Amino acid sequence: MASVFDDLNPAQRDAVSATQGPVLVLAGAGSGKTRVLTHRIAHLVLDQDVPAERILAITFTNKAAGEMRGRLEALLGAHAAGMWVATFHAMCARILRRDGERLGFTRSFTIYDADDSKRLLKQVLQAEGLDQQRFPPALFASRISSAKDELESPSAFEETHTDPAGAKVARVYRAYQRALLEANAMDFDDLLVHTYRLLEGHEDVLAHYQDRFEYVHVDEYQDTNHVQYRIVALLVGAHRNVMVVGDDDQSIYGWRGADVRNILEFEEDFPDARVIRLEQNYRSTQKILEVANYVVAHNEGRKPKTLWTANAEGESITRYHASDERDESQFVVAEVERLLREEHRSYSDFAVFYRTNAQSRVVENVFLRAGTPYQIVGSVKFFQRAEVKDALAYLRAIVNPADGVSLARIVNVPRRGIGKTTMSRVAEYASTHGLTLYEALEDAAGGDWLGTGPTRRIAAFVALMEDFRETDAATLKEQVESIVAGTGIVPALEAEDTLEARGRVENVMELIGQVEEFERDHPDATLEDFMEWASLRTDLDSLEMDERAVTLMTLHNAKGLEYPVVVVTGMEDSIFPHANVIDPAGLEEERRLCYVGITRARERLYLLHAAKRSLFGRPQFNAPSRFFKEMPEEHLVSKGTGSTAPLSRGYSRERSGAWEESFAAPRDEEGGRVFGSGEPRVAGSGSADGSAEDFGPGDRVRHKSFGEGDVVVVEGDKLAVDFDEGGLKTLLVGYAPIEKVV
DNA sequence: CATACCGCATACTGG
DNA sequence: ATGCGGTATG
Repeated sequence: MASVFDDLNPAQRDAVSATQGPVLVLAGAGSGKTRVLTHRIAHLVLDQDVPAERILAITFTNKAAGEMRGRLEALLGAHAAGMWVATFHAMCARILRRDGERLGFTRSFTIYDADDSKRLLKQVLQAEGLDQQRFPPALFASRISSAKDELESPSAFEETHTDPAGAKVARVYRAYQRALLEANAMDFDDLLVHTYRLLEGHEDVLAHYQDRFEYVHVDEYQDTNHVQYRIVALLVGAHRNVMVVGDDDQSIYGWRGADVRNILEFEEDFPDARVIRLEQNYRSTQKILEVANYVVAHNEGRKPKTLWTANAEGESITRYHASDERDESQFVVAEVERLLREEHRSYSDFAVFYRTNAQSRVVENVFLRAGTPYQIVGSVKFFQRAEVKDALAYLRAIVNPADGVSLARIVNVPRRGIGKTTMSRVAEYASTHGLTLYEALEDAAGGDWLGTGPTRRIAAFVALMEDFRETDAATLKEQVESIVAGTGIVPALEAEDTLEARGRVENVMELIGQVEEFERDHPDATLEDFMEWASLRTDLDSLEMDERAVTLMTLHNAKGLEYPVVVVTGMEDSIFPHANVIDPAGLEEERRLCYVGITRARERLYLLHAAKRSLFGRPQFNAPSRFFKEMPEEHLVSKGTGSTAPLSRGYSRERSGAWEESFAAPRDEEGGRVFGSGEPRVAGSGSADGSAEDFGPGDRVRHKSFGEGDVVVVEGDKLAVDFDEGGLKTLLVGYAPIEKVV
């Protein structure tokens, strides 16, 4: 009979069987920690008859939660029902939905994302009479956020920060919290802080959850911050059945308040804790692992450990010296296409990592021109796109009338003649009369303190909102559909009649699709449930293995993932490690980030750096990352411009890279190049001139990787094609490998 | 009240 | 390089 202990190594087995009391699992990269967590939970349910609803598992991302839930369902079937597997934020939102009234919030409270909270903060700064030039909102936002991470209330902050600047922050912090409460809203940090306050201040609520969650698991423990730690401590206070899993070498969120000490000091907090080390890596080749180990060994504040593997030695790591960022990306494209041919890999085997989101643009352009399919994770998140946020803001304002940020956002979207002048008078009226923004609008609609034009338009808007609230739609999808239709967002976009506007219409439609999908997965869900889900969702969560695309993302987003081939770009001093974090602690965190990036690779690893890189439009010349010096040289093979010349000099020859010259590829007018990829390209291969005139709306086209689709719009050399599978894409005529289907 | 344009800060990492 | 916010203009 199959057992949860099958196929586990001794250390993993120890961890799975240690179900009572505090347990710290130090799990190196790729050492099977998810396996340990899921098998331990299965062990609790199957062998120790613990009801699933008594088990809590907290993960770092929704994606990780989904994966764990999937694996648990596979192990437990119907026995998995009722278990809480969630991120900290999702768990807290759920707890606050139930009992947030104790803190003065209704069940319909809104969750503000960074953008929303910054808008509110700006309102607060203005109300406090602080000039935004002299007092940048971002500074206040970050100070307030850190205070919340540390569970420092406005009053506590006031006491500890008596200097003029600190006092100013305290004042804004207090006003900001009051504004949030008045708006019946919480920012991301508040989800944690308010949950802590709720549990800490209400014995019955705490007892309920302590009793319910008899076994608590925390994944990625090295990335928990103080407030998260305190929530866990409260939850496990009674029974102390807690397993935390983490790796101090992968702590990369110190800037967000994550405290490595949580993991380093777990043994002090729980002196009777069992400590189990998982040091066998099942993911990477020996060479990749050794490079990673060498780098991270340069950190001082770490638990000494060495990850080992029984895997093959593997290929050497390729270090590529690019002349500039464009050359860097072109090398990636060429290597992707080469390995596709020579090693029969698929696009989804590849991941390209970078330190900052800003670096993705060049990579994207080069991939687009080469026709190499890619997907970007995390740049502009779907639910943060302006048009999607507009639609969501309607839903929020409908559900939560106190939500002034959402209301202000949509009152004139689409344009309905309620502009800045009118709204500032309404806001003024609201604050002098102690009303919410919506109440002031209602007042204005029936009053005479505004001109007849604005009054009439506001009355129409208020009537529209009331209409929305009285919907009798049978399903969530119908409800959202009718609201979106009522707003007139879509016709306004269609009237713009541009490529971009069409994309936006697509996104609004996609939002309705998301509602439908959500409703299918959660049949009894309310509009509030959907919005909560949407607020807590990130781009990473929807990351599917697209068989036909290379994945592009930041190093931070890469945590927890793995790919057969990994490319780390921008390995230059001041980019990675980043210039803003060169103090010793910051440097150690950058080194851990480097470690995380390297250990994502299963078989092949590329480390790239460019001699010249443009920042803010100005060229910068950065030395190769200092992390190269910390790697075992015998595992690295150098290619590119700098590999034949000393690195410190001689970068004037921008175009003389050996690799570049091996490609006798044609060039376009702007100096970009078109690369051969084995199969002949239909367009852009030099012979086919591929001008935009060859295509028109309605044409049927075939793309090398996207398959067939219909041309929607032609605009200059850009082509919008609606592919049968994969949806709308923008392609560059002359570069994208497309041909007309007759 | 909407649109056009100009100047300026911005771009480190995220639930 | 680009997007946002402020201001001039219609």
